[in-house]
Amino acid sequence: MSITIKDVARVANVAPSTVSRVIANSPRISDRTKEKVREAMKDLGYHPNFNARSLANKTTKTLGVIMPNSANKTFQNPFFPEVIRGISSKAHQLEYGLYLSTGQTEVEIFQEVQDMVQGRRVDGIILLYSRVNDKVMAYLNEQDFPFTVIGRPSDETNREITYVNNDNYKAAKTVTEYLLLLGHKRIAFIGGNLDFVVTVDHMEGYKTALINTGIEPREDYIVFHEELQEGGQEAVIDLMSLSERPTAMIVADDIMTFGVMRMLSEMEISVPNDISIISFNNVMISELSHPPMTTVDINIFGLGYEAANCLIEKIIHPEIEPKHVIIPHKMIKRQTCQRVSK
Amino acid sequence: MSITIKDVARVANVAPSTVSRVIANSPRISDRTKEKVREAMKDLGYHPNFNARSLANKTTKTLGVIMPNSANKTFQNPFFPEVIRGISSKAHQLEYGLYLSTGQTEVEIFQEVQDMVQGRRVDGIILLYSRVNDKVMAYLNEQDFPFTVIGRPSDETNREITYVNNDNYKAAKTVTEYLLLLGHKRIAFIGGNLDFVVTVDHMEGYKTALINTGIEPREDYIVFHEELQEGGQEAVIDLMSLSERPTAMIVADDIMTFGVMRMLSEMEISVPNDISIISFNNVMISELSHPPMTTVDINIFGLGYEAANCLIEKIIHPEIEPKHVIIPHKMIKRQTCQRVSK
DNA sequence: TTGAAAGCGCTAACAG
DNA sequence: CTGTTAGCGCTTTCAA
Repeated sequence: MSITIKDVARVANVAPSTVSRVIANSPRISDRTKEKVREAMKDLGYHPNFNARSLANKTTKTLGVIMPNSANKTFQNPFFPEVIRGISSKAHQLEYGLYLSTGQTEVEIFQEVQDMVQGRRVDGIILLYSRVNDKVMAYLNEQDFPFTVIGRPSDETNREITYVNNDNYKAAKTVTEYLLLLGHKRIAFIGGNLDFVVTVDHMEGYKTALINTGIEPREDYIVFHEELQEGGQEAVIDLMSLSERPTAMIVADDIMTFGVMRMLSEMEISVPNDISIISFNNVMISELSHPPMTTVDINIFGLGYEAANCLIEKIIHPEIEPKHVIIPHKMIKRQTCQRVSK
Repeated sequence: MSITIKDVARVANVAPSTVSRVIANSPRISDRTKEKVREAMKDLGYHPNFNARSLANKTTKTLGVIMPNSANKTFQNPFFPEVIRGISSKAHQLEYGLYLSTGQTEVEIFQEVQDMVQGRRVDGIILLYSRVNDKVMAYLNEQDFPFTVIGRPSDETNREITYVNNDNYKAAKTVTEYLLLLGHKRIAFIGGNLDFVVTVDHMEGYKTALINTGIEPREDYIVFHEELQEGGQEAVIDLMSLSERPTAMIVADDIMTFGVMRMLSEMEISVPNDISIISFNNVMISELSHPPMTTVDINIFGLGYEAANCLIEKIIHPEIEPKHVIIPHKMIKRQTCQRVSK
């Protein structure tokens, strides 16, 4: 079989425990011995057995990453590679590995999380989504297992949970105000799945901005859709069938905006001449739409990076207070918004 | 600490080994005992410790997934979530977990792979890319460690390696022929990074189709670019600066096509009236471009699914012959190609 | 500064 | 059909 610590010990003429100490770079080992052992390790091409290590010191140096149910197309959103890139970046720095959930349904995912936690397969968990009343989150919380969520817990009272989020309420509010300042009065809102906290936050921000300006939010201007591209297209049909068409739309997600714009183009409604659009995320391709879209950059990479950072901190110092990190967003003006014509 | 197999054994009044056998659902245990043990497990909320298990039976039930260097933006390509979805799907079925590489550079990744392999962190590895003369692939091969690659090894002599691929040569050839049949004579080729085998295959197919029709491939019609969106844009500048502009382009990747079309639109060159475009992959958003793009569906999900399938097969039966699976592709005609006007 | 020995939680002969 | 025992490869007291 492969080379073990004993082989190294034999070659270096020391005890296995000494080798172990050299691996951990213990200060209580003489430099001469360290040299000798390291040479033996190199000569033999030794790599520590990961499972033995984890078993002995009860730590895996790996982070569990839980995706939302990958069954539907939401998953193809470039959002995911980008958060993962952020997470990877920090994890790699601190020498943590990444273990991915594979479940397709909520039940499967819950089962997986349980196994990860109880089976000590990971040291901590990052939730890539925040759903209203999420079972997984509740479970992790009650188990007192280190975890962070990207987004935020739905019930605000729960300050115990560490999360990394954008100020989605504020972002949506600003965006609405911007449209208002451009003279738009009939602004529609196309949200994602209402089970996700981000959707709720967006909507609140949108409504508040309207109300502050004395405009009563109209229910028929507010639609939600699960599916990214089909959703965007359906939303457009609904909205454009209204007798009083909106002159501007706020869309939950850039990818959805692609769907929206596609449908608008089929209806020969011109953006931004006939209707203005602004959305969220600023994924890579957002600037490649036709016309390039105005959107809110939420720093996806940063969300992932900070989530990993907070989680590892929590793993190392379980006693520290839960943190709530807000990643700044930034409006990126491109060419889908215009002063209302009339 | 947590509940161990011993606790279960005590409660169920059996030996730990019996519990172990129940977990493995050994046929040599009486149904009555199984019931008893399972009840005890449920009562105690027992979950097997993953590392102990792996250590004892030398198998981790996890697959390593190696991404190309995630440093650059290539990574935001929706291709990745989609292959991973495919891999996940099969892996989850067969109760395998996924362990992700986090390295940003080739050196880091190579280091990681070594650790995974020698540290017995995973049972097998899936390479998400196939680079010409790849060190990782060579290493895995010489270590005789189970792995599959998505794409194919660059040197065709090496039939030892299991891979899952599309017939990229054929696809590119067909696509070129299609353009030829539409009357195009000046067809450009915008490829990806020439280090990737897929790029070479595409180019060969393209050239062959031209030559078969008696058209000599022109070097100035063939360009390569690393970066997805910038690359697409630069390519267009180069090509459109030529005195004899091409009337059609074959683009390596849908996302790149977004960049291409963006630039074309800025130059007020109309697709497909002035120029036809056809590309590869058919990611989710491909149908949302303006106009919707004609592209080759390569069944990304299928690539991932089959790769996981082959890998697990190889893990379970190391002696079986290496396999070479070709996932069928399919041209999806949308609105970026048109009979040449004149 | 180093070695001996026990143990992490599980599996796998080998007995019976 | 089930129990006993000896590891898997590492870390970590405890002694020296």
